Amino acid sequence: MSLKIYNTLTANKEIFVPVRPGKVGIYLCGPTVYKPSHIGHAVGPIIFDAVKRYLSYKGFEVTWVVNITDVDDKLIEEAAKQGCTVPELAHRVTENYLAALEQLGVHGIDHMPLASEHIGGIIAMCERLISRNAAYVSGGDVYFDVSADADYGKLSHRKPDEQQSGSRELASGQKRNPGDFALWKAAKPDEPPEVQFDSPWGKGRPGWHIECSVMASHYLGETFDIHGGGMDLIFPHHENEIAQSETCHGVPFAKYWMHNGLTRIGTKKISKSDPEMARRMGELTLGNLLSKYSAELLRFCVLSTQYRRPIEFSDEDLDAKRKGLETFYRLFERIQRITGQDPYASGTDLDQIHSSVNGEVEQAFVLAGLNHRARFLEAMDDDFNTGGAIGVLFELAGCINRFMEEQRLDTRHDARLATLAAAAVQTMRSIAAMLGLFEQRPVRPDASSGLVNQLMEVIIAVRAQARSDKQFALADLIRDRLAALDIRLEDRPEGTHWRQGR
RNA sequence: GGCGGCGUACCCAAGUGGACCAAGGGGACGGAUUGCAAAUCCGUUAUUCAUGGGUUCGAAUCCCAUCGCCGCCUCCA
Repeated sequence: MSLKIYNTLTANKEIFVPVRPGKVGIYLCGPTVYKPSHIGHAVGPIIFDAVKRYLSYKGFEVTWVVNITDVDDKLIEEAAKQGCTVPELAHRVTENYLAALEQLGVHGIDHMPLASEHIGGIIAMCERLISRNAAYVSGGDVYFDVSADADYGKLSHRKPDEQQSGSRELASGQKRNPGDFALWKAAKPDEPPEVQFDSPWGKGRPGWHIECSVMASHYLGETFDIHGGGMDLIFPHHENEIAQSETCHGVPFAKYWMHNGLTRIGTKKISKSDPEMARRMGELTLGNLLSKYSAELLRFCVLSTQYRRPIEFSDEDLDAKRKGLETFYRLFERIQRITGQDPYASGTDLDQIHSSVNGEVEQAFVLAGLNHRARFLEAMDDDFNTGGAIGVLFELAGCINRFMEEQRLDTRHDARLATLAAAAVQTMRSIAAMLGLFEQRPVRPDASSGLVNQLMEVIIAVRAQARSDKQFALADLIRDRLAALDIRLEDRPEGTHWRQGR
């Protein structure tokens, strides 16, 4: 099986062949850090984190770069509003963003460069483009001349002269053509000094697109493998990156362009300025969501859908997904009860146990487990179909539960069969790890104190007495009253367990 | 106006020409289990994939048209 990736450039699924054998370079457009990040800013990193994990699993050596744009009109505006410097604002927002990514299990980013740290490279690129007659200086600004790039528009499949010029016309006083875009912007007198950089054209700062071109080639080379971002970046941002990079270096820029679907509210994308949308966006802030839902649930939600499709993060949806996730947590708890071993610690998996298993039922079980893994990998090979892959995970869970049910492992002690079930769980965890799921025991939002534990022991003991005395009305009353406190009791053969939440 | 995408059950969602079945999750309803529950397992819940044509031995999947929704062309992950 070979990996296929949908490439926006060709509008087709293509077999993935890296530029350099064995190595993969990935560049993902990160946020402009001027206000708290929303869930949409985490979607790309979560998806590409899974992409990197999968490529690593397939044996590639992956380098993944996510940029932070920390010099920009919006930052200047927002910093002025807050009465702080641009770097202070950028730093604060970036720190929050990084903390959220950390929580979300996005650990694979190798480099996170700041635009402000690559001013030298940006200026050099501008100069080179000017020397190639692809850019021109105009009143302290530097513009890229779109007419210098014969295949401009190849990513978004559009022709510049057929587009509505719109408000772009207004800001084009210095431009030769409305489609031209700024590589360098001259400083305005009222702008703070920390965003005024020296350049051959006077004080100023980079335009929007060039920092990505510079940083991508700096870390990954002039030609690299995968460039990603939200669908809304296809035009003009990525189109312009291609134009300036390929004109500057004379070689292809990124080989594969992957664009993720956008987060929506209802049927609308989240980034409109009407008040209702703004209010809902506030709810979808990363900080806010992480305070309401577990990071693993958010990650699970993102990956439950194929990355090119739009996603909505409604409470109803998150709730339904959370119930699904519980299936896995319960399976792990059950394995722990049966084997006494921590399923989150590494242990023997089906591969290791495979050859030593005998017995028809046992062998069938091992084979079924390995078959699920094969189907999981097949889904991932098909343009990182994480939604399909998660479906396979659910089926595997059902398969393992069925085995334990049929073998009555909850009540019957059979170390050999229990080990088998535990091995299947290990195999499940090893593939789920490609999605960054089930790496550690879920943290219950309201962890119980020692006193609560002790009180629960007392209550359960009292109820157990009532049950053995057949005072079921009393036993049920206790259970109902606890349920009202969001505490669930589960009477199992070996005793009563309790849990908070569902 | 130009370019692009989407429409699969009550909800979310995979599948994008075939060789057994349109995955899976949530919900609902039955059954096993349980003192009753919870959890788990089993079964039911789309002869059908927005609609109408067409291509094909064969289509949810390709083509055309229609309807509906959305994105980009201006800052946006």
